[in-house]
Amino acid sequence: MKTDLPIDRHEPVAKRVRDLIRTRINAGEYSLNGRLPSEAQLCVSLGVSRATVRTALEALASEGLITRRQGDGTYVNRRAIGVMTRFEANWEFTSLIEGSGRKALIEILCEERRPASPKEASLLEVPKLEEVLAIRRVFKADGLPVIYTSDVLPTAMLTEPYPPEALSQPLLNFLEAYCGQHHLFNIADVSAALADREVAEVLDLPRGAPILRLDEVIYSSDDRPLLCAVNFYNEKALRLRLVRART
Amino acid sequence: MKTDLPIDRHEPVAKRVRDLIRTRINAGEYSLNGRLPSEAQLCVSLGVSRATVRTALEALASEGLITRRQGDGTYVNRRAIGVMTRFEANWEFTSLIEGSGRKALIEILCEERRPASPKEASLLEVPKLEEVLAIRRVFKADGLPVIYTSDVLPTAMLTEPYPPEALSQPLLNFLEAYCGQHHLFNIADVSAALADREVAEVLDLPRGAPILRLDEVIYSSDDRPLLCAVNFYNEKALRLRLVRART
DNA sequence: AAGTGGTCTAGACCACTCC
DNA sequence: GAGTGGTCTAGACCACTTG
Repeated sequence: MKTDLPIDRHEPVAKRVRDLIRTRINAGEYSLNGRLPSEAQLCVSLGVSRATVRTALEALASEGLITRRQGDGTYVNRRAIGVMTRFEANWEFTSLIEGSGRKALIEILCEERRPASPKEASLLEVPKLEEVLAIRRVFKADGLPVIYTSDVLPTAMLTEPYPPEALSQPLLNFLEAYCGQHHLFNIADVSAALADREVAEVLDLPRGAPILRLDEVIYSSDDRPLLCAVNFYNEKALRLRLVRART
Repeated sequence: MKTDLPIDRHEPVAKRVRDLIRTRINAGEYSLNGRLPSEAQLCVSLGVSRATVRTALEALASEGLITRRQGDGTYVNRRAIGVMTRFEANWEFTSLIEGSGRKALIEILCEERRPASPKEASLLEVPKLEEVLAIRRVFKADGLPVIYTSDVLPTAMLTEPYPPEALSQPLLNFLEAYCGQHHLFNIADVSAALADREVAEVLDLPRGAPILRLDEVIYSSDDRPLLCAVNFYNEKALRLRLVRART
């Protein structure tokens, strides 16, 4: 009945409760009957209010990791353990890959400065022919190529020079570190495409194979486009599995 | 400064507040500068507590419809109006279609009882060759075929006879009405495929065209599989556009 | 300094499921 | 009836942005 809550790191209590419960679930702590302690019990054992406990449980339920039944109790959703991938929660391909239990590696294929194409200028809301930084990369999982990405951002957004290895990290980190920009939301179009020569070669697929394509634009907190990207998933190597919990 | 809240229909106050604000946003009520009243102002004008207002605003923020900035205010995300489609919130193809401003129609292609295939039996967790009801349908938007669906559920789950027109509605309604089952969550695999003869014909596509494929299993609140389905999207006619809000 | 959203508490009542 | 999760309130303090 002691608190078990990690020491204060200026992190909201509800998040620490959420992470603690998630850790316990993944450790199989409730695997006997899949039932979690009641909210009241968690309040007492963790020393927090019920609202805080509920905030944590709501987050886990919206991830699909637990299900709650009024009048009954809260249960682990065993089908969502491990294989779970929630689109809304996955901004980083590296975490997507490592969530499937493999080692993620980013390889840079090409990095160039050039004028924006008409479509890119329109998506980024910059003047035609504005100079952009274009980066093509491939994400590997345990050495296997799984995602091909092509990212474009205006060079005017760069606030300071960056070292070459800066591009070997997720670009959201790059945006914060070298552009001073915080992302807030993005809009993504999901579609099916056929692998062209370059994509097929990089992802080690037959040319013309069907492939998942994701076109996305990332926006800052003050609603300006930061970056546009086209991504191709090699679904043979990386399943895009989503859990939808009823709202 | 009067309440404006719709009359009580046994619906949670927070949901009514959420819907009211959503209606106001869509009506362009805050389109001058895109700024919503502060939480405190909403509390007073709607006559509810701040926690209730925040529950409503949190839901809208997770839809991507509004953005909130600490120390500043709450703003409409104009990029998410109208075109928005949130995967987690879209269980019904009909609402997906009508959300794009078109008229949805369901057409039944085939309805049969037959033994389950090995894969179906495994997904539905029933004995091999168990009898299932298989339904193939096409969803049309303003008359254009946009989604091809193939649904399979064990006939043992049917609790009462159903009229033929029952299949012309979303199957989640069917599950409630004729199987007495409530769905709780589903797991979906997104992939790219090539249109085979039947799919191409039904969706009016060239054979071999790339097409989005969604394999899903729907589970009940007590964690049993209710239904498995394979769906094909004609993305030329129905864009799958998603908004991701940072959590 | 004032106002905003972010977090947390304590307490209440309700609807529902189980025994 | 006892216990569970679902909802709502009132109040407090904090971090942050803006003037």
